[in-house]
Amino acid sequence: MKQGNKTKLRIINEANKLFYQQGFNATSFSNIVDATGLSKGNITYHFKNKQEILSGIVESRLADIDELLTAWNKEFPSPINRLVRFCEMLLDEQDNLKQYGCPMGTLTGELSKNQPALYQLTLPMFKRFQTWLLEQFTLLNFSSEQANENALELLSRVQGITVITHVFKDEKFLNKEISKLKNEIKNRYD
Amino acid sequence: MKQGNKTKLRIINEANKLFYQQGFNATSFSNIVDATGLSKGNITYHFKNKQEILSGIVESRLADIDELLTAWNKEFPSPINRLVRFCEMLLDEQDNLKQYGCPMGTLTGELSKNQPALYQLTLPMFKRFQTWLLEQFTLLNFSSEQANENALELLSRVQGITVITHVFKDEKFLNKEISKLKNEIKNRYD
DNA sequence: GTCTATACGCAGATAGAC
DNA sequence: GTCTATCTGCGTATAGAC
Repeated sequence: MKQGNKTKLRIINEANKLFYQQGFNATSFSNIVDATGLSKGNITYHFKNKQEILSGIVESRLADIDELLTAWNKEFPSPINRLVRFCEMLLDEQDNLKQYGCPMGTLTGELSKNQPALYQLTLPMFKRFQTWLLEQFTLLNFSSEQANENALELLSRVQGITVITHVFKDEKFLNKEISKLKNEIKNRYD
Repeated sequence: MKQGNKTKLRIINEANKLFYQQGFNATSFSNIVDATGLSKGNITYHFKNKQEILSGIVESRLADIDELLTAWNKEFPSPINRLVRFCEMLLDEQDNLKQYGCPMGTLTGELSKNQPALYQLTLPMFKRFQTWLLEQFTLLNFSSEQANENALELLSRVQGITVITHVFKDEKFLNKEISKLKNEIKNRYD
């Protein structure tokens, strides 16, 4: 039972890495076999198919996101500083972003094309950030409509920077744009 | 010979649609067979493999992009109006963007993950827009460095809006953000 | 809970008839 | 230039031994 959960986690972590680094559709069951060192049968025992694995990954990622946002809320009393911290997240991940793009954006984008069920599965990850951003702008006394617009706009800015960083493999651009974006946040909302 | 070219075009067009709507890796040879109504053997006669088809698609798209940009250059003498027209392109394509994302961004992003050769193949599409934007900002008397920064930033903004439109299936967001972006261009650069 | 074995279909590639 | 036929391997799914 305990051992089973450990195996499950191992599968989720390795599959998560592969889905991120290769894409969901480009990752086969046997890629996961190789990465985990487990047998195909064992993986099937824990997850019937790729969709189930994805479901496990999303669950695990949602927990991570919640933990992260809770930590930020504690660490930064000021909503402005929270928004700034949000932007700085991209700097922490710059090597990965350059190579593989946004872990949420590329996954949801891939599945959104023509795998509606899987797309729906991944959407909550985006919603978590959206909701959290909305909360910060609400704390900054924006109307709910305006807070929502600001939240989506900031998400959009960050996604755009990520796409260009990924496509052009350009972390100089990333650093410059994030620094500009942070200033803009301070000037516009503070 | 003439018939052969017509067939080639048909394959390119159908495969282009499929790669866009399903993704490159999720599209199989037989998907293309079904979409074109041609036999597998015939397609193989014209293109050895998927990579060759992709190569043909990129060539065709580059021609389209060049034609589009040349037309804009003729239609709009003012660089500002050209930049505005560039933004409005997203409105023309809003249904597709909502369903499938950016035809360049999603393709290059998918291939950039771990298919470097194919990624390199698609990069020139992005570069065409980047270069053209750079030219417009140069005409607006920005230094080459500043023009380059502005060009990439605008590309980034547009990509971000596209990603959010795609992920949240939200064309209201698209319309609002494009209208804001157009105003920003006029205020900042004019 | 973990493994090996097997079955079946589809993807990609090639040969050759018309 | 277009087609049918065939081949090989990989992907997915399932059964059953340890």
